[in-house]
Amino acid sequence: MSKSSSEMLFGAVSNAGRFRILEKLLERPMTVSELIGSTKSKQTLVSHNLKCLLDCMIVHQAKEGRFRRYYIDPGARQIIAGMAKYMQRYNAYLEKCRRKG
Amino acid sequence: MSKSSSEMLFGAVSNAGRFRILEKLLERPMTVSELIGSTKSKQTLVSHNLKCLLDCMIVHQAKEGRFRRYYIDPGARQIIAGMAKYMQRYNAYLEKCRRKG
DNA sequence: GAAATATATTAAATGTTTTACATATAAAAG
DNA sequence: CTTTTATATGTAAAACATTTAATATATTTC
Repeated sequence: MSKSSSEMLFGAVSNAGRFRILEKLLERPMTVSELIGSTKSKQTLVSHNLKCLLDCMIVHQAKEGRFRRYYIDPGARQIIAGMAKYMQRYNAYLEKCRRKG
Repeated sequence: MSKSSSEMLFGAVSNAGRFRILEKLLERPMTVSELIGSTKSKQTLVSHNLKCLLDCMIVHQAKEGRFRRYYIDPGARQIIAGMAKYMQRYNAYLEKCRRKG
């Protein structure tokens, strides 16, 4: 059976590389090269990850000469920003629990 | 390497069965039996899925005799509710795009 | 138009998740 | 104390995702 929308959306976001891309794109739209630099991953992997985010329409692209600039879907921006914000608290919470054991 | 917090959280939520469990638990705390009934999945699968949600601390459990009642972590509730709400719009959006082709 | 740059695509290798089945445990009822 | 009910756990096969290397395409520059 084909994937449900929650599987598509959260499946896309559940990969650390893609999540880092989204965090960057929350700041501003970026080209692939900029994302390669700022996430320190290989070109091919960034392209694959962007394809996945495009396919589930979390991001879109705009051609600019030989570059392609990616930006977050306006409708998705709020929830992605909410996730990114929650992750900071959650991360701190997990760390605290790990220290306790 | 061990998983980042975004991988834990969104990995947990990216499974359709677990997402359905969370939607149910947003309404009210429920026992495993209630969740089996309301999500129409097998006991063993519901237990495995609850274990996953417990491990990443999205839900907690309370013993009640031979039952166990599960509830959403108070700190996680808001973001989970936001996700569930966004999914409705997103789902409609995906459907529209699919109809267009 | 050849070389350089930016990005995408395909295919294969590797790694992870999901689900099911079998079985275990714990509380309650008989 | 045996049976029933509620839930959990170990394990393994199948399904799926991730990453890489190799190669392709498109745009710009020389």
